[in-house]
Amino acid sequence: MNSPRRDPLQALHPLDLQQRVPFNPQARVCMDCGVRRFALFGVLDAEELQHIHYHIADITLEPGQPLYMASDHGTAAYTVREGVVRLERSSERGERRIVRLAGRSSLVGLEAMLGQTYAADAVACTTVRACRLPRMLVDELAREQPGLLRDLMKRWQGALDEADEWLTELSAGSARWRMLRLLLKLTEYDEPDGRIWLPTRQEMGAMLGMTIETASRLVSALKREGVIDTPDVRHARIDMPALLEAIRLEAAG
Amino acid sequence: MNSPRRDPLQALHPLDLQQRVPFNPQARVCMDCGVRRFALFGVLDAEELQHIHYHIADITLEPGQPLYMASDHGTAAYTVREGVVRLERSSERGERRIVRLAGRSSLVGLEAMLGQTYAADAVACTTVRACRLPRMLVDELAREQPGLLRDLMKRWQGALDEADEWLTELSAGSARWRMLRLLLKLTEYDEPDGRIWLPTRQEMGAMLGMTIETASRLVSALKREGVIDTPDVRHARIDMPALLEAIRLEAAG
DNA sequence: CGAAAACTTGATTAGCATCAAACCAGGTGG
DNA sequence: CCACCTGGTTTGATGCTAATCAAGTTTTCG
Repeated sequence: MNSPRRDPLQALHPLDLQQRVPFNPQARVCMDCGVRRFALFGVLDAEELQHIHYHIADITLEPGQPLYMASDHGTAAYTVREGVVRLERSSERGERRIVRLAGRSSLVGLEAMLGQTYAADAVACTTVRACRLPRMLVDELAREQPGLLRDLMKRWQGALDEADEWLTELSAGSARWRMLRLLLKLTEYDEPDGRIWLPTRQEMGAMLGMTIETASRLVSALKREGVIDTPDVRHARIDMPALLEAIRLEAAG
Repeated sequence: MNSPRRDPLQALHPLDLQQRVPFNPQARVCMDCGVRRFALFGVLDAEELQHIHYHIADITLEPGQPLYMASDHGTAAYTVREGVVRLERSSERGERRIVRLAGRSSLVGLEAMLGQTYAADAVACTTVRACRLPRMLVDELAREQPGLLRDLMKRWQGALDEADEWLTELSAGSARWRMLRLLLKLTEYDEPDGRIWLPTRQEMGAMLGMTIETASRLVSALKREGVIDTPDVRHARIDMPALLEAIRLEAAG
């Protein structure tokens, strides 16, 4: 069900050699995409990708720029190819709360596939590269390849699991516990060199339901304890055994 | 797309009169179900209901009895027909946290449709009546009637919205704010006579991330203030204007 | 370089947890 | 029928955690 073997060193693109289908520039771009295997179109093979008749915009965002806003009438979902996106809502108290993060190969804005408005604001935390998948495109591909629907449902369930985890591990317990769990979660979005993105104190506060002062104190303490090290202000290196031990202690204490 | 007109006073059942299809006892039960219109099979018409070849068990649970456990290998989803079910997980600290409630016409255990284990324990809070929908049945009906898949996806999105709301309104802010928001949420599960189910202090604590003592103090205070009245220990009557006013004040203060 | 933004640190306070004890309703069995 | 027990609830006294208020310090950027 997955893509045919590929050889990046080959001079001619395998699509042209192995398949007698008209050349489709969008399909080639998707075939070459580093996250395709883990992204929504991972279930589609080269032939099926040829059927893409819509433009898939490649979007780049700088930190703080929105991918979409909750009020928008959604017409597309987005696959995150690089960087971290935060999904945030404002509570009726007027506070902003980050309810989830999305990293490499995550699909956000699924609700647009149902013709609904977005359920949250999606804002870039780091430099973000994303693909815009118009609803019409997904509908069309889903008709031809029902496996895509199953994948979509799995992603919904994945988002739900994520939300439940935030409720149980990131929204309850002592401030220190929540911070430790956040650092553990951030390792899921680590970069090739092993460093992780370190959110602003504001963002940490919005994720963990604490003030920026408390977040700052906790980060400082963990630096002193050697659990994390911050080569630069927006990145950290984690001493994983120390982090796990700290979590274990916090759960016991 | 929806069900044909029905007249409950008619002596002969409309299925027999209007449709030349073999009689199917399960289909008749479903046609007569009070929540069908709002439940998963609301998108199916009488004819399509005839295609049900699986037994849909009718389940009754007393408070505290589990519908399923998180470790179970899920083979069915459940439509709640009456009562309130809580979805709860235990955190790695060993605490139990209620992450969502499901009432009349909610569908729980959707993840079983993907062949996964359940993501949480589902436990009856009140006397609960539910229908067990085997995965095979849903798969089969979805093949014949793709509209069902869309409905399923809407329910996933609905659960996600619910989870996000719990994160923003029920897991952050002062203890009083969270309690007031919980009471507001509980009005969604109100009974015909306008009373609402009042959870145990334990349950309130597990939903709002507070101790049973704090929950008890808050409930007592709200009774003194006249925001709620408790005709019996497991039910409350809410003075809605007073509740909304209290919420407004708490958001401002 | 200077201003703004983000972060850190300290002192004080408010809110909630904890510990402890009484209270109450509903069953059970003598 | 009442004494008794049990599990849930309420209330009080005390202490700790994290919010708040208030300066500083560092970083960023025009």
